[in-house]
Amino acid sequence: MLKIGELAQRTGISRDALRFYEKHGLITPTARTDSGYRLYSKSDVLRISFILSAKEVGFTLNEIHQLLELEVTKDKKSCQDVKEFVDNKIQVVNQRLIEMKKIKQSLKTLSVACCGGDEPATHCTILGALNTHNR
Amino acid sequence: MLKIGELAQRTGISRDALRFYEKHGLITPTARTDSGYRLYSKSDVLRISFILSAKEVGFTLNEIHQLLELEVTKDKKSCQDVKEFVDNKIQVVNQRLIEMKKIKQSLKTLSVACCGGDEPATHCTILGALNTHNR
DNA sequence: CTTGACTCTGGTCTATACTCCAGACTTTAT
DNA sequence: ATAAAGTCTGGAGTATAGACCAGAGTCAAG
Repeated sequence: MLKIGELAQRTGISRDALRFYEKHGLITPTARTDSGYRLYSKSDVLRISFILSAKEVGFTLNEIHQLLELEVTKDKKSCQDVKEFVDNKIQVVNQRLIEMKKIKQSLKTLSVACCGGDEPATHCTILGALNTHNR
Repeated sequence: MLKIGELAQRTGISRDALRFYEKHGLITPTARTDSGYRLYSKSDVLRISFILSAKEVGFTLNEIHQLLELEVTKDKKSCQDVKEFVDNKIQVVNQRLIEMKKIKQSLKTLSVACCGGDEPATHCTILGALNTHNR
């Protein structure tokens, strides 16, 4: 079991942020010491790393909260609702993937073609590079 | 030339946001009417759509500002600096792409395998789905 | 058994990215 | 010609995601 400072170090996230996530229902320490110190287990570490991934991907803490809450217990919860929510998120992710690839391509054009080469000057701004690939 | 309301409609972004972007140097209307109304041209529309893409990808307005300012004029500006900045952004985008694909896969697992199938219940949370693919 | 490092709660403060007025002027439609 | 709709500037307000601080308790080492 890790204390909050140790977890902070392992995950690269501040103590304050961890407490902030807790306050907003994203994590709960597996246990507490008698004196009230938070104690985190391995699964808490996993949870944190999911949160970090999801943040990187552009989900808000609120959305991440919803994702973590999802539990398809098949029988009791309306599976259709969950599916709808998740499929919607997949759409969002797909859209972001597309945008991301476009911008990456533009950045590459900017990096490769404009430095030292004898490319026309029109490629040498982000917008120029972007346009080049849009046509 | 478009007035701000028309541009707002075409880009799906609010008037206020447009003025906000202007205040922060991300766009400048191509012209103004005698009475001071902003007038936007086609290239302004392109610029906006770049801003939207970049936002979607997770860049802050500040970073987007920097990207838009980039102009590799070869001779006069230190090309190396620009290249460094851009290559750094490419790294960031690549990392996000990886995270995004992981999460997408988890979401798909959740969507497909957990609804109606007879998958074991361990797949039926985001964390379960994620773990499945991490192993 | 004290000192320094760590943790607790609770509260204030900050940056980002807007949104929402207010009061005044302009344009458009009837 | 007038009303409705749109625009202007400037400023206040809001949501998100924390950072930072105070005062008090806790733990580990010498």
